[in-house]
Amino acid sequence: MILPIHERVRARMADAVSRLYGLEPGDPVLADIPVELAPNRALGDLAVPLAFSLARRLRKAPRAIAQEIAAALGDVDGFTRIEAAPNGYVNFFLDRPAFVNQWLRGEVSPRAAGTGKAIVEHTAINPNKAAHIGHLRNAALGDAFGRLLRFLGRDVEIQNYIDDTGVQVADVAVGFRELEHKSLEEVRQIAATTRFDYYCWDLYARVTEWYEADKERLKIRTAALHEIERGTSPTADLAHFIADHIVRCHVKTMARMNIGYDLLTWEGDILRLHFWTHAFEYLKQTGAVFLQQVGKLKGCWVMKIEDDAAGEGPEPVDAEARPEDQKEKVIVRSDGTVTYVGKDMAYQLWKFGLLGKDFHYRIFEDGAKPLWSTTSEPSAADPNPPFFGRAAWVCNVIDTRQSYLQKLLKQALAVLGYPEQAAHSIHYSYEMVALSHATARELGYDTSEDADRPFVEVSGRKGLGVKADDLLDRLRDKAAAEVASRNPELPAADAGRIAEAIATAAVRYFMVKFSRGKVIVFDIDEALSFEGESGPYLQYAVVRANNIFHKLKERHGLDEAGVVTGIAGASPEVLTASDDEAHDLWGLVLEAARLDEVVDQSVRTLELSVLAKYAFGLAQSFNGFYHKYSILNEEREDARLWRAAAVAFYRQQLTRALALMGCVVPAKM
RNA sequence: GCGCCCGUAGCUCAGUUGGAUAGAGCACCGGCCUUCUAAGCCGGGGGUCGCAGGUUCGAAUCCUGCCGGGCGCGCCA
Repeated sequence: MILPIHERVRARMADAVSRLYGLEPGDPVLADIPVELAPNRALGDLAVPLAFSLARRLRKAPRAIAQEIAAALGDVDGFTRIEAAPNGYVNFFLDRPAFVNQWLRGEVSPRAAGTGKAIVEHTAINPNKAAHIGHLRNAALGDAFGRLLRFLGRDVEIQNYIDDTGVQVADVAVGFRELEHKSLEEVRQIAATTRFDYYCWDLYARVTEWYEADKERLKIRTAALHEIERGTSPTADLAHFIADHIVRCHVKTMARMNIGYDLLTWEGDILRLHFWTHAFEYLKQTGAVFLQQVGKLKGCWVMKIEDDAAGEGPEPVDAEARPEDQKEKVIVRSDGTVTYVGKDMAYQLWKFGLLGKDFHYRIFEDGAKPLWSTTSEPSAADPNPPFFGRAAWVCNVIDTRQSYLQKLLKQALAVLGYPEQAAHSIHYSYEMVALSHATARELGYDTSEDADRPFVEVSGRKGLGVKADDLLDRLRDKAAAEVASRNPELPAADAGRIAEAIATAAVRYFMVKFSRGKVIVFDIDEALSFEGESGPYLQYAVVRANNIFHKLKERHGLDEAGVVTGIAGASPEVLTASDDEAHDLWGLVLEAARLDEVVDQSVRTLELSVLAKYAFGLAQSFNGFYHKYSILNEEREDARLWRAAAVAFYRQQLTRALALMGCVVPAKM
């Protein structure tokens, strides 16, 4: 097997530079040698700006250094030419035919596998109403990130946390009881005969109004919450049913998006199995949490919050620091109940295998790959669950508003004596999804109170937002109409499946094409568009390539394997000449080869838009090529073979890139 | 007040270990379907990279200060 091309360049550069200038193996200059794509093919393929970082140290012009390096490198296997550019870059020209051959024969080795299991937690929707577009951003990011980690060879476990004992579920239970006077049996009937998640969406909005109309009613909420925590009452049973059924709705919605989980973790199980009690003892022993004796928080168990600058050097001593400046976070309230942060700490400890306790497990939904769920009692039906938890690395996908709490989580681990786990607790944060004014109005909401703001915030409480399934339905219907008009002979069932795949790709690409730190101002018309930089554009670019191979087989009896053997005997002139045709052909190959490097960068920076933009650029490269160079009608056989080889490689790579974003390529469009 | 994020074309955004000429989509204008699917392609106009300093061979990118906007800082979750 051959190392990816970037790795080969790095290794040879490090070797040459060490010999030339007597650098030690651990020298920082050699640590991570930057390898860029040269700006155009005339200058080269890969470019290394290493001479610049050496220039100061060696007190020598970059150009001279680059020339010395180029000379010292000599001939490098896989490259036809290495030269020093006048400005100081060392430019590498790849052996094009050899490169294409190696890739298509699968001789390029995958990246090195990471070590230890990674847990990615995402989705975590309150189980009291339908999923909305904000949740789709979370799930699309989390799912894709998990796929990227697996692509890099890591062992990955996907978890979805279910807050089944919180106020939100309690509110809907109260709604059924107080507003609708429904028994559990009647609620079951509603669930069996309606879109239950939609029904609860509206009911939840009504309950919120009902509370607001008379604040005294909030006492009912508190009482319901306590009943649910204790777990034995008609209201608790009702809440349990609601949460379970809504989660099943969410799982269905996410399945439409090609999103699945390995494990559902229920907050109720964390409570019933006394994870918190266990973690609490631990926190008390280490002194991380202590009982506040004085002041406003007297009677609460609190954790000291480090100031932001802390972590480096001694605590800054501020002579004027007053007691109220020292922040303390309440972990256990004076009435003895634990806060959200406390429960999260116990959960995080469990994820790392540090709690010393485990859940019991049952199968929540059987299938090709069963979906497991935590449970409080050993399950006789599902006696052999896989090993869950005990990860080396934990990634929590939660929006940026929870940054503060996620920081506390990290801090708690450090204070407990687990600095490594603290360092491996990653908060994958992202900005929220809001609605454009036009879309909010289209949905019939009064946006006057947001009139002076650039967008309208999604609010589950007010029932304000776009439901995930509504969006997917609209996209699917629109895609179905388009597919039907282009392929009138296609059976309706096939067209339906294709339309669903297009709808999914449209949403998923939309959710990852923006960088994490950007608020997505969701506009229904923009999201519904299938033109330009969109998921369907990418799918179409692969469908076209696939069609070429279908027809290549029909007309020339040539399949992909035939192309691979064909180029071995074909003249490489069409690829190696220094004309536009060769550069265009080679440009497509080189761009397609970047996928591994791009995935690596996406994971390093937690930035999936890098992958999205790359995939789009690759599709653009192909579309340009497609219009300029015919394959089926090319009369020169050598040219036909090399073009087909380039397209074979491209479609393989773009198909992979799409799969990483959870998008499948339809048979037709 | 403190912390985090954002500010790049008319609009929405890429540009992420500092690198070669700042890019894309939408919108607008002009071309391209008897041709491997026009969900496409080609061309055009459009930029004080918020402002001011600094660091250096080189800054949209790093540092400092300011301006404008968003979010967070609860005995809520």
